[in-house]
Amino acid sequence: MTDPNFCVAGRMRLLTRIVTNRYNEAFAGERVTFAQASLLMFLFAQPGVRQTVLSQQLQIKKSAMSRDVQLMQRNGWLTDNIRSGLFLTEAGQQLAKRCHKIWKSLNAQVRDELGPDILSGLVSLSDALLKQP
Amino acid sequence: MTDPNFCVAGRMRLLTRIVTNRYNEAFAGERVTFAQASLLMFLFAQPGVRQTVLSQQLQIKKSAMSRDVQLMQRNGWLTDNIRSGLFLTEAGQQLAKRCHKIWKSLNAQVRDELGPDILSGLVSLSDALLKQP
DNA sequence: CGAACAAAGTTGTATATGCAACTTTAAAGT
DNA sequence: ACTTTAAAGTTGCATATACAACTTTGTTCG
Repeated sequence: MTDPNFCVAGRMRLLTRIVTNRYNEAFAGERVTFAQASLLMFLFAQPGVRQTVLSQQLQIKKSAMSRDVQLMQRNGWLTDNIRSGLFLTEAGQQLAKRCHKIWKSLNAQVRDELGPDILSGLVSLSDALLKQP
Repeated sequence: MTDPNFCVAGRMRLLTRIVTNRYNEAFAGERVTFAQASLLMFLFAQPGVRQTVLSQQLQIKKSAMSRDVQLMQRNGWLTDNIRSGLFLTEAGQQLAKRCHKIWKSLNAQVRDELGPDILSGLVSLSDALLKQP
């Protein structure tokens, strides 16, 4: 049994800060955060998707998603009609592709560092947490 | 081998949002967020600790910590001299105790729901990520 | 059609965080 | 003691979230 003093939320938040910072560094060259790169890649894969659907996929509240989307639009990565489905501009698509390259490489490296056991532990954790609601 | 498309950062961030929301709900009755409750409990356990030390423990940048601390002071939970060690006021201590009760119960419940296997997976993940720097 | 309701999106306000640049405080060295 | 320098803390600016309340859009029923 692990230490009953181990705080699930605190530890997850701490680890996520570490990982997010590392991914952010990787995308700094493209001047995007990981959150933005992630959205770009999701949109590239699902052109025309609605904010609500993305919100559910990422478990982000619709109000937060609305603002993320507006920021992306200000940055010129989304076409005008954001209320009827999200579409990347040409610039957005090109950036999404470059981000995907960066992601692919970094994510593989991180996966390699963690190793299959820890990775499958993370997958189990996902299942456990996503199952409940 | 798990799906190579599995994004470590994305998944951790998603899970952390879920868990943070759940802990936040639990503390809503005391009108504090989990982050605040967590700091209160850390300070209760280490009176006089410096911001830098807390920053390192929690892997939060000193600028962010500075602001969290200022907020706690505005809320009346910290004594005046925050530049030479952090001390909870009487109100802060009482609140910290109430938060600890809430935390203890919720954390135990969450640990129970996750089960020992997933929990030990989370501990392994911690070790792997905290080792690297 | 037109009103009523539901779903989607936005906005106001607040917290939690990061980076960079700055200021204050403390320590060291002569 | 005085200066120089390093560590600690703060501030300006930006992003990522959340909750609640509001607005817009779209659907359904009378």
